[in-house]
Amino acid sequence: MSSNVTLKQIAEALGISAMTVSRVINNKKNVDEKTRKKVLEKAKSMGYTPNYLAKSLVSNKSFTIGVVVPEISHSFFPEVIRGIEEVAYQENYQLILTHSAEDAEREKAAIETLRSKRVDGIMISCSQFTSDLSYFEELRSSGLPVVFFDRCMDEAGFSCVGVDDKAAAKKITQHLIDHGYKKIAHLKGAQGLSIGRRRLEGFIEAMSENQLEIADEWIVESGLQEKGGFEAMMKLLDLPEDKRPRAVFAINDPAAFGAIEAIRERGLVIPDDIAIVGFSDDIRAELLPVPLTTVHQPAYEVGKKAAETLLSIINGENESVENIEVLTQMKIRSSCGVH
Amino acid sequence: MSSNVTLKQIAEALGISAMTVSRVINNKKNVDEKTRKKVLEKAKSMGYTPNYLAKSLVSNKSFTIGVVVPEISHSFFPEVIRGIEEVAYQENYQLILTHSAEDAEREKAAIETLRSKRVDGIMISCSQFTSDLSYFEELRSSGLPVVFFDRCMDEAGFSCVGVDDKAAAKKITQHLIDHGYKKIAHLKGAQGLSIGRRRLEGFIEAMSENQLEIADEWIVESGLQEKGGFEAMMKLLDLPEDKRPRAVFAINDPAAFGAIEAIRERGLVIPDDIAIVGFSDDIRAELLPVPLTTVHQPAYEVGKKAAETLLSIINGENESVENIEVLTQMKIRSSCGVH
DNA sequence: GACCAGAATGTTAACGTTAACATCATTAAT
DNA sequence: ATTAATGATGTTAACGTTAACATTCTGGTC
Repeated sequence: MSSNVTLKQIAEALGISAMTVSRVINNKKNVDEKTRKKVLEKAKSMGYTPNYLAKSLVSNKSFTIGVVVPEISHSFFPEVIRGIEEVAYQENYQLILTHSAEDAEREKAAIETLRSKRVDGIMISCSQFTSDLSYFEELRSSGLPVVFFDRCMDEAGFSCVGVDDKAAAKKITQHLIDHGYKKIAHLKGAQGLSIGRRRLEGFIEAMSENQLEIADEWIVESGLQEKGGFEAMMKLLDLPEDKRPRAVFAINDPAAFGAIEAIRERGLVIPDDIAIVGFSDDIRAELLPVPLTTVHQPAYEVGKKAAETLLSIINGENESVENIEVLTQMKIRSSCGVH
Repeated sequence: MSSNVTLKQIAEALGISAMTVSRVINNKKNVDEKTRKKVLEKAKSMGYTPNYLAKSLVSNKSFTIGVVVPEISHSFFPEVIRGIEEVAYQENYQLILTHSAEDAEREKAAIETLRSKRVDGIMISCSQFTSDLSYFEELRSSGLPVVFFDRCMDEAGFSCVGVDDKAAAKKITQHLIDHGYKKIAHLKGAQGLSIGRRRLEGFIEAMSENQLEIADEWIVESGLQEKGGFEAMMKLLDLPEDKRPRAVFAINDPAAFGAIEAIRERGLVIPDDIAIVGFSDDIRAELLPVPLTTVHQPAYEVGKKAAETLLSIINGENESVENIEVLTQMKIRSSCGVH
């Protein structure tokens, strides 16, 4: 119940001024050794804890950064957060973690709250349904440092830290092509999102460079979760025999998992009947009965890089709006066919 | 670059007092409709965002709660955090997430920082090496609401939200016994931690109730990670043939994964040569070549319950120190032998 | 038109801290 | 002893907000 001890209380207890106590607590010089000792003892015995709220109010600096993620459950975001936390910790920043649950409104509200709490900067990974650009323009005009990570709004004018989505998508599509597949489908993500757009672009580029046809019905929106993957795959499986793709590139692993479930339900075999590849290298990918060929995203690195980028903006060392890509790595397993 | 607009600036721009603006922003009554409208418009056009730091300083209430976790990577903690976040969100609290990385000193530092940032309460899951009780006693005397979750310090005098560790450990050990195993080993966790102690207790209780011998060398400390599990299992496998256990109960799934690796390296077969069970139902458990029998921990529920408990203390609705157990569920798969 | 209730608005001080400046004490140099 | 320089400490105001109290305005009543 000792409530909260203040500098002034310590000062009074010792018959000195609050300023002197402040100097001791902050290790400033020009304080007599005896006084310093006395103050430190008293502070300890009274259980003093400095009030950063007051400090922040004066200094206009909170040493807090806000993080907005669309989901927490899957392995990717926790790893990113670990990366962010590591960098923040090194620089004495704390993280306010908020979760939009893939809801654009909740995301907006989260950002507003973070601003009110006077975070020194915000890191955002957008929900699947984020589309209101004007809001981000307003945010930008506030001058608050912001970086996007993984799921970016390209036109918002903030730096974005992600992976080489397009290149990787192209490469893994090419891998399927190299296996001899010609009829290849893509389970795509929302096109408002950088990852949705870029992975589709990579897919298309690989296909056209190989003069392969992309039937309209082979590009199906699945979203980023299992359920969507399942439903999208079902649509593909419902196509007439000769229109059905022989291989599928899913926007990410969860969507691939859903698709795999659909394929299994139809009694088809991977990769013999249909080959499939994913993206993200979910922790489960290699443990599947037919291990999933996918693209490994160095999530921890993305988190670190994004945090470093934000901190450099906060510290005024960096003004430019950049697009930073951490390099991925293909994980060739068995779901794509023999190799 | 609009920096941060204040109430006073809005007031000046309109030629009225800051107080009136404050009243409008906070939806207090006794404000003329015209004034209200004028103020809201101006606030919008100037890009006003309330400063919660200042608010918190006055009200001594930050609507922020601190969370300290020992790790972020594995599936358990992200789920717990999701549960915490959900409850916090409903009640308009934000989360400051800190990560001790299984380091007792870093944990202490994190708690101090959270106190400085004047969080309204703290939720802690201890590192494996936390042992300094006196620190927690000091913390308790500060009067700040605290609850432990999952990994608790029983003697610290704070409420603890976890699972029915002892009962579940006993049950899963009994399951091995029911399979006819008599020589059963336990890979244990740090005994400073509630989960380490309770799971060991459950194991011992099941064994003694069945009049089974527990050889000293069958209880090996593995810690909570794969590496420790691997090394501990190696020790067991190095025992002379007749002393070697036929079944193993690992403190948690990661430790079990490490142990499985050790067993595999020795060319032994699960469950034929050695049966193994874990605890926590890691996302990978059911995907292993021999799916792991384990105890499912409702992590999301633990997070929710812990957050609810903390908030009830913060709101002064609850004074008592409780030990809350969320019920687990056994997941019988194949690693424990036929069933 | 005097008076009053209630609504609308304003003023002051406080939350805990520290930058900037002011004062007082001590020591060293002349 | 006088002065200057430096070290130790104190005072004031400010950060943005709001509770508590103070003042002014409005319309209605007699």
